[in-house]
Amino acid sequence: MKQKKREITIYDIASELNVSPSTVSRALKDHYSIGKEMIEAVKKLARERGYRPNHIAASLRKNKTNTIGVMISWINRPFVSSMISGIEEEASNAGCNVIISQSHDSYEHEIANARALYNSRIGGLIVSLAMETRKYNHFSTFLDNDIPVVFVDRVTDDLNCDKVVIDNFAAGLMATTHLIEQGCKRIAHLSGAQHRSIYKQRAEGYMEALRRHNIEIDESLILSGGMLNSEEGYRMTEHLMSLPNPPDAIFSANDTAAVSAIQYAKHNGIKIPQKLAVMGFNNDPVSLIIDPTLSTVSHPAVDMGKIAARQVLKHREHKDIITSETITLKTDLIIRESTLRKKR
Amino acid sequence: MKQKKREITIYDIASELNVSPSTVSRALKDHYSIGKEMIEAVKKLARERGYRPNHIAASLRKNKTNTIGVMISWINRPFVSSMISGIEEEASNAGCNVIISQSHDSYEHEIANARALYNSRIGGLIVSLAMETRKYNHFSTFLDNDIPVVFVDRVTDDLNCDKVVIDNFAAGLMATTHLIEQGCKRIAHLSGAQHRSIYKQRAEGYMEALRRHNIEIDESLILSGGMLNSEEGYRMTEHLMSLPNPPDAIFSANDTAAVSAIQYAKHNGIKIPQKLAVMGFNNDPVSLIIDPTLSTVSHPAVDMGKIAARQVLKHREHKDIITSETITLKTDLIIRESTLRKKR
DNA sequence: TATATTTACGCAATCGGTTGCGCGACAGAT
DNA sequence: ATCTGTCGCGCAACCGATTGCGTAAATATA
Repeated sequence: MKQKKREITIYDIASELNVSPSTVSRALKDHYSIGKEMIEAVKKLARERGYRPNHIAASLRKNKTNTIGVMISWINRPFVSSMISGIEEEASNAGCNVIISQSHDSYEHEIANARALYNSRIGGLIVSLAMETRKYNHFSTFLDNDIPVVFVDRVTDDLNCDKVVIDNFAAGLMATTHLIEQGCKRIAHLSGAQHRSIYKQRAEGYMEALRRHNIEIDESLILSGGMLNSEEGYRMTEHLMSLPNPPDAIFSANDTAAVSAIQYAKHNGIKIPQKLAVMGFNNDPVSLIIDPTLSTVSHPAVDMGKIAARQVLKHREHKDIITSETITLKTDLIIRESTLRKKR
Repeated sequence: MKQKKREITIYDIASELNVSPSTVSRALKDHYSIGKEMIEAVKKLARERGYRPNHIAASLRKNKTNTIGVMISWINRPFVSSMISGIEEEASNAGCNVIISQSHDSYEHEIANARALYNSRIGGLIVSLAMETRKYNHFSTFLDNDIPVVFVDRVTDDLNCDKVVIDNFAAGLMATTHLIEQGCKRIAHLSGAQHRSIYKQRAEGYMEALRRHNIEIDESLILSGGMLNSEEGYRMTEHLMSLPNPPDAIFSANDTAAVSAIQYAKHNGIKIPQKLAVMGFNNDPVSLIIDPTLSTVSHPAVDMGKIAARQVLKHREHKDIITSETITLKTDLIIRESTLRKKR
């Protein structure tokens, strides 16, 4: 039952209506210089004949596709996949495609991916930076060619682009303050690469909370620089708890490491939260599954994705806009068993 | 520092070498009718000038892109995002893009997405069916137009396409047999929509295991038909444990529901695995986090994605191949605390 | 009525590769 | 010396939509 019916084009419509292809092209996008009834006639016939616009042809002519590129570290991380889910939903509603590319947190990969995406003539780019990345020249190609770039979550100030973020400083402050209010005196902090601003800011929020409560900042309790994965989380916790004067709380910059901290504690008979309170970040699904349930900071992943997509689409509409805005979303402190020492 | 240098094209190369564009085009892809030294000269100059092939132009001419579409239920599910990770990696190595589209397990969405992807002129399609889907006409458009379609995991036999699967029957048999060997006598089964073959086959494997051990199949212990999400898992477990003669084991067709089963048990003081053994499916990250750790069947998600991508790419190479193969990957039974009643 | 505007549409070039067909040149066969 | 074949490459027509510029007709203005 193969029926390779040739696709119908604006030329077919044009000749059937005895007008020129240009008129059809314009009519289909409600161009101001086309008459009302002509527009109707064209659209009607297009509908009847089952016309499907050929985006490729348009892309070639305009030298720009209606595809949005998304560069992330790993797609199979709860925060990332949720964010992409939001991007996809929003882009899909606007008739745009989404193409994914993983940096695996490697700077080299990120550069290679940027080149590949540029070669694919994407019409916009959403980026959450690789952990390693410190230089950002690989994005200037896009900016120089008026391809909107929007950073999400793992952003940089070195580029003049839109950003969609949360207030990491405030979140770190809030989380740490909560630990202090629960009576913790020696609070450790697990963080990521400090050139990645989200981690630096969370760490600064953490320090600010200590300062406000006149708690001395002990550098030996701040472990940072790695990938903050489960192995590292476990080892860092092991190290901390082997200290002569171990901490009574750990604030981890992500849930993955926080979960490892809890597991280390359980393996070693350390009571949570009495002996060690643990606070995470991201509100990953595991935070609700682990026992004790993990207190954490909720990260509006899906919304961040949606908003980032909207920003890209907005720039595509009005190419004249040069202003680059930073949109900051709200986070929530989610208090669960792993930090709840006092009765409320 | 805006430097919108015009992209260099095969025409630029052609005129610089005083040959025709067709020669350049052919030389760049090692066409047999082009001389050895011409090919070298063209490639050399292309490299020097920084030539980047314009895929859009090629796509327009060939009416087919080098983009692979991926239709899945939800991207933010561990199995799915891992699979996509595999697809992306493999496609990226072959210079192909990957575009994602989520059905949210809805039949309507799946149809709409299929249309959208077709309109995007994708060069190949990888599908993991929505839970709801029972009819498959929306894929015939691709097949009729020689666009390779490969199904992964949630497949159908109604279409003559490549499939990448695991042996769900064997896995169900293996998992249930393990429960029986652990001394379980009344084993319940949580399953999904029975028109989705993966669930049906797991259920059949479950039943076969019972038969082989002369255990009567009790229909009231087989709950199926839903989405198998956490709420359902919790409710189903509640229902089962309220039965006059409750089960002493639950084999869930996914980890999500299995985790809910464990949580219900914990909330209600039901000892795991002594009073209730729980077996999951997928080896999601949570299975290792929950306490007790969840026994499960590992699903080679990343590999399934990679292989599916390779199949699509293979069909793109040799369009003459019509054979449709089914590739079955290995699963492993992962025994953890939630089912380990006997000392080994 | 003549001129200025506006309205509504057509012309034709363009985006960058791809590919069927053809043709000249040169080598080997007869 | 003629014929046949192969090799290496060019011609030109696509693929389908976009868009700057031009223009005829309709309407408004002087």
